[in-house]
Amino acid sequence: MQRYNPKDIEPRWQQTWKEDGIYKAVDFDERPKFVMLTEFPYPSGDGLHLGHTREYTLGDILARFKRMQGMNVLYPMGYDAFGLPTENYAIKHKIAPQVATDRNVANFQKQFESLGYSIDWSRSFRTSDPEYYKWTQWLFLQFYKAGLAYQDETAINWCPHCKTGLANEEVVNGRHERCDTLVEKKFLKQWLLAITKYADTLIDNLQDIDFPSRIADQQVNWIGRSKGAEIDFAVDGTNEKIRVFTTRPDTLFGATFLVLAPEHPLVEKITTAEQKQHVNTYIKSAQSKTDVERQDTGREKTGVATGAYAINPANGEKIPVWIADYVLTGYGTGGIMAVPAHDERDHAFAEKFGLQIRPVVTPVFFKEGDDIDRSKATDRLAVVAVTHDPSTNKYCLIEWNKDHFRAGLEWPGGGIDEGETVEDAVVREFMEETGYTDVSVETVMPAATSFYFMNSKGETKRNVLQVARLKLNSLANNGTVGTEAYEKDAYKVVWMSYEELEQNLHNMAETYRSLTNFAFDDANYVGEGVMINSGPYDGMSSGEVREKIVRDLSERGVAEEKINYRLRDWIFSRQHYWGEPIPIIHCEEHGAVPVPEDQLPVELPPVEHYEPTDTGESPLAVISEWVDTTCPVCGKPAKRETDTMPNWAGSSWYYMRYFDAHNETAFADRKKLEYWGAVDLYLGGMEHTTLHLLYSRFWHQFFYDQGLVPTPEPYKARRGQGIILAADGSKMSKSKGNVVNPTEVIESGYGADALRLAITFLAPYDQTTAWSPEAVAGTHRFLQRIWTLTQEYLTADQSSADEVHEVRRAVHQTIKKVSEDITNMSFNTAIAAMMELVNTLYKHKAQLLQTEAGKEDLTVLVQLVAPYAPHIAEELWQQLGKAGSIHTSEWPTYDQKYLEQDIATIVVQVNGKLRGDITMPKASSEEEVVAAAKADARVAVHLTDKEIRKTVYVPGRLVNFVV
RNA sequence: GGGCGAGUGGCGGAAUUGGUAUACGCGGCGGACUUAAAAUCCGCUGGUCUUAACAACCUUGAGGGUUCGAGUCCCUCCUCGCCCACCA
Repeated sequence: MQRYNPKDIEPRWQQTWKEDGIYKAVDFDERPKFVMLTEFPYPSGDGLHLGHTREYTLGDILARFKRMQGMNVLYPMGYDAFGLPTENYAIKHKIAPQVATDRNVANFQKQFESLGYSIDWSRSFRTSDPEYYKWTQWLFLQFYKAGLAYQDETAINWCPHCKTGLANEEVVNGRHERCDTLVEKKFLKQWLLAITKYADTLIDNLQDIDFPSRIADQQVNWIGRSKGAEIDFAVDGTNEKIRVFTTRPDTLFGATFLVLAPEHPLVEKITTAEQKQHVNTYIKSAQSKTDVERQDTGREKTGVATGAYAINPANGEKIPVWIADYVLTGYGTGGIMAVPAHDERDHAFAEKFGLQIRPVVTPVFFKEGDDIDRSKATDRLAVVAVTHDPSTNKYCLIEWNKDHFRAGLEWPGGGIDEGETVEDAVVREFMEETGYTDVSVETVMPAATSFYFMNSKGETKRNVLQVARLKLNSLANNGTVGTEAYEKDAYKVVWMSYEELEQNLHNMAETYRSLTNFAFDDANYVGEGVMINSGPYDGMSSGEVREKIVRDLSERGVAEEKINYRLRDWIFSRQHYWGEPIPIIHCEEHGAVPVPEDQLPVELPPVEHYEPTDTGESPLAVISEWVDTTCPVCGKPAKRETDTMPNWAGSSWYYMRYFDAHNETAFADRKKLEYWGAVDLYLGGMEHTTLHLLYSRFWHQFFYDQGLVPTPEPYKARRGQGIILAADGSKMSKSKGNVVNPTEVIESGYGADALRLAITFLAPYDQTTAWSPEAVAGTHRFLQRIWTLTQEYLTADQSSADEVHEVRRAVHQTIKKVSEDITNMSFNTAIAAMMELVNTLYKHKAQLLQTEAGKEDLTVLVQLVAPYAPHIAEELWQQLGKAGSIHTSEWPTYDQKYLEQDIATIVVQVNGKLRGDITMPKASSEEEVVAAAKADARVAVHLTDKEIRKTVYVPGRLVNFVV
């Protein structure tokens, strides 16, 4: 018998598939189309790694599955070939990046083929092909013509190691994400793309596309849309105005000072003579700091007063103007109104510099689900005592008896009597309820509306609680525990440490829980609530005031509504060789002039040296024969733009090129764009969520507005695969030497099919998981079992025409399970189901080998395996005498009649505990089942001498006796 | 600090969405085949628990709750991972 040998099978079929072109996608075909897109690789010198293998295998499984389901599948692949690593490699080894790329792509290509992917290679390209980047340049010019690509001299992120400017998205924790070098600030004239113009669409469109909430949330957070207002503060004694942005205009009465960024243009004008020197020193030190230093959240606040004062437009108050580096120049107006009572950063700043803190919002704890009509409520003023005993570090609470209607833990407290102060009331109530007489009030916290209730007279009341923190001075106690009748012997006084209190929070009514959290929260209150200290707005809700105060101020012309974004425009210039030249010519007379379309592409000239410069000038700048050109408008001498585009440019539209990869007159034919439409499923890495995925959506949305593409979004659905870690759970990296090379796994004898299965079986596709070398041995064994079984079948004599019933049923169950699982992308459980089927086949092997029907069972099994292990499936398909390729065969369907069983196993429980199971015909009535359940010996033991109180019957599933 | 997610055997992970917890695989143990090993095939494998069987009890990060019944729902808490982080 021939043994399973992937080394023999796999290359043979790869060759045949290539020759037969069975994976070619057909333009305008009548079958429904399906575009299965995976992120194309960067062709590095390291070749494909396991992460790639996971991504492309998952894509291939889906592509093959859809194809067998009768769809016109496009599963394309290309190379994202421009970028720094290739340039660095070229510099180091003194070879042209074009040559290095050729070499790397050839290596990738070999690896791709060895994995047996059903890719339509006729549509492949590299982003560094002039025929491709001609259209990247053309698309850039569309941005330029629409005013969305512009130049600006601005402080940019500069990587001193890579010697290039970076986008915000490429800076992680103040370091360049690729080389981990600390990023510096540098002022350079830059090209930018106005992605902020699409901030709203980028958020709003997320509703119409199928992105996992994790990815959608991340994009929304990254864009960071916040609604607020800009408010003008007049500078006292001048005509200047300071405009600030705030999301909390409702707290305006609590704004006790202003803070400007050190770079704010008004700083110089308003600083008083006395403060000038301090201010200048501070500005200098702020500028010398790196972003990391400046943005360290744990750092203590620094700043200096300008000596100037501004007028709070709400109350006319004169408040000081400070500068501090915690205010950023790039966001909002570069100045803020500080509300130390309701903002953590402002609070820290005010504490440090002794500035006024004025609370204006007090929290409200509603008891949800209350059906009391709140409009009729009158206030009952009350106090709550949070009392601390410093000698034991415990807090005093009262615990109501379990049978009392107020059962549970509460803080002592009660109503404020007429004419009584809060302080007097809280001390009195505490004494009356606990007997302790020697306490003093430490602080009274802002009023808190706690809950609504109906009192004994039937009146609706709103309990307005004020929390006071008390200190116990001594254990002096007069023995009083409660003064009212319903309190007598109904509760006891308990002392708890904070830890014990936390453990017992669940014993508190919800409003008391909220109140407790509030009382112990040292941070200032940043939530919603009711206004105090706010003149005409007192008593209104903060949400209401937020809108009203802006309306009121805008009538006076000193405020307007405003939306701000965390997202900044995309810095699009790179001072490097290996990228798309920005197709612009600079003319002294006509400024920046687009290169005429018929002169595209602007090709990269061959150069001797690729080294970037320290000056921020591209290495292209020294190639005078390339740089010197003529102005397309006037024909006078002019110079080419020497910056190139970032790595993200080519990948921002590549998916469309697959629809029409070789078009010379357009980036893609309109009809083909319409036929293939949006990508049906886009699979890729989570790390691209705020980079590539956001950039390409932005490009596509712009093209849609320009009428260049037929859909508003590029991708109908996105899924992200998880990372594969080394076997010990650490990240795979070259420096650690723990990188697993897929080619080595294949060539070690396991083959591509076993590798594909192993990587898919390991864990759910979107989960980060550690690689396990033993997993391939397991899946190889599984394939071997299928192989051996088929060989045994083919050499046995089939004397019986009957089917083996258990086998047939298992086959159809597995068709159902595998089809559903692939659709739900639950690939690992689909494989488990196929393994179970193989186990079942082995169990019935003796019979199976003798039946004619066994051939069909095996054929179906092989078809189910085909998307995962295409080579062995194709080989066995042929051996079983089937015509054509298995990969263009029709996906099997299940027959319900095989799934329905006329007997069912019913679980019997007594008091919810499993006591036995019975097998009953499906048609049995409830009475029959219950009777049989009672009769079961194991169950009966637990029913003797017991009274059956209740019987729960779930048809076809279980019986539960409650005794 | 904020957002999102997760915690189940020795390990990777299942569990029809409230109904037999631990499917499937790895690893381990035992057996068959073999001169022997590998490979293959068959069986066992959550804990108390140990030669075996039976039985009982316990078990899905911890504690509480709802329910006839909770890995799944609710409350409180712990731990870990990812992303963002002085964005007003």
